[in-house]
Amino acid sequence: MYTVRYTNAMDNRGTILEQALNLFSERGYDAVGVQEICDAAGITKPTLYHYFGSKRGLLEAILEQSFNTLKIRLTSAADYCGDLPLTLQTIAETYFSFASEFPVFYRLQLALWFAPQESEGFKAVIIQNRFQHEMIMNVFLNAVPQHGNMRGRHQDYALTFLGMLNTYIGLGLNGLTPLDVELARQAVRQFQYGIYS
Amino acid sequence: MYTVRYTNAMDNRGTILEQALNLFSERGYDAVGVQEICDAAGITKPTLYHYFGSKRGLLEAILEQSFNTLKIRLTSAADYCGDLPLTLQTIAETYFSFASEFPVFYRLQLALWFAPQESEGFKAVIIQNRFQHEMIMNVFLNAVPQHGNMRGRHQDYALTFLGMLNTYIGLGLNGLTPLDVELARQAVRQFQYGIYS
DNA sequence: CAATGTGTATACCGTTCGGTATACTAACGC
DNA sequence: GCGTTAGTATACCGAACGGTATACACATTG
Repeated sequence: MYTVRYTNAMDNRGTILEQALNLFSERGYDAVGVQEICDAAGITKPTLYHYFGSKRGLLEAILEQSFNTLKIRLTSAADYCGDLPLTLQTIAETYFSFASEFPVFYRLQLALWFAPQESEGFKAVIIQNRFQHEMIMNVFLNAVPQHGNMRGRHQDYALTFLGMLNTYIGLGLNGLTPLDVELARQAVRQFQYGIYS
Repeated sequence: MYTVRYTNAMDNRGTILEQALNLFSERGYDAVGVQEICDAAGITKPTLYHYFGSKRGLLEAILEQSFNTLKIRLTSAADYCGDLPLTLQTIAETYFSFASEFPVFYRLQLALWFAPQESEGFKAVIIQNRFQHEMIMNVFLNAVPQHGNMRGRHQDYALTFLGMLNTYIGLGLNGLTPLDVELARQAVRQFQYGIYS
């Protein structure tokens, strides 16, 4: 009796996170009610509010958890080693494998990223998303000495590079293309011609 | 009295469309209530339901109206003349100028396009969006005789081309870059290197 | 001048919204 | 054992949700 009870209790927080992520990703943050999440997780509202305080807090917990994984992987991938093509390739592969591994989360993240700027979802995701821009922007900034013609445009490059990766990931998540190393190579090659020409 | 009354009546439908577009674009379809739209338009709910039948019907009317403009412009822009670079350039310019002219609508359209596949918004926009893919896909299909190495990949090209345009438009709508002819030229150039290499 | 049909408002429907006050259960530290 | 604390459920809050039944105002048509 003791162990069963305890195990269930420990799982509740995780179960809520998991079910909420599924529902938000499938139908959207605003369209999913708190009660529905509770039903899916097999708990009641006070339990949810005990752990997350609010619906917004629950969304932020979901984002924080999954983005941490991405953050860790990106930090080592975006470590500029003096070879820009290699670094971009590594970053692209990191994104593709992450999106393949957590497709439900990545779908949610993409939806929130393009959501209206005044929406709850956008405001929650932009905080977690800033580090991606800064990280990629630094890659281009550090590459300026080798590629002088990029000076002053590192921000544009970071944004379009990330935008292109997300375009491919969007296609991949809809089953239109496999998010493999070969696709990463192709994407990076396409991007670089735009830069260097 | 007669004319005033009549003019107001004629305007109500348009006012509802206009205010709903603004609200949906700013805060998202699900986050905006029908009552709020009515308040903004200065009418009451029965009036709205008289014209559009449902909240979903209102959204579809908004999309239909604005997409028609895009459809007309794209039809002439995507008329393949045997010169692929030129056609792509024309399409890019058409998209950029349309997005510049109707930024509020384009923001909504982008948000709905990336919304969860089971959401009301996505289902409403995908109907209107299909023609864009087909139109651009046909451009690549018609260009196959001149560019044999593209055979069998026209669908991928259409999707990534449109994805790239939307990436740039997203940046433009946030004021990070002007959506002018020069940017269109740069985007098309970057895209083609990926194709031809 | 009646009949009609369009457009609009008042008032309301049942349901669900996000969120909470209260109390009970059970494991933990003393 | 005994208080404390975390976790959970019952039951409920006021507000807002999408949508509608009814009635009325009015220009149009016979």
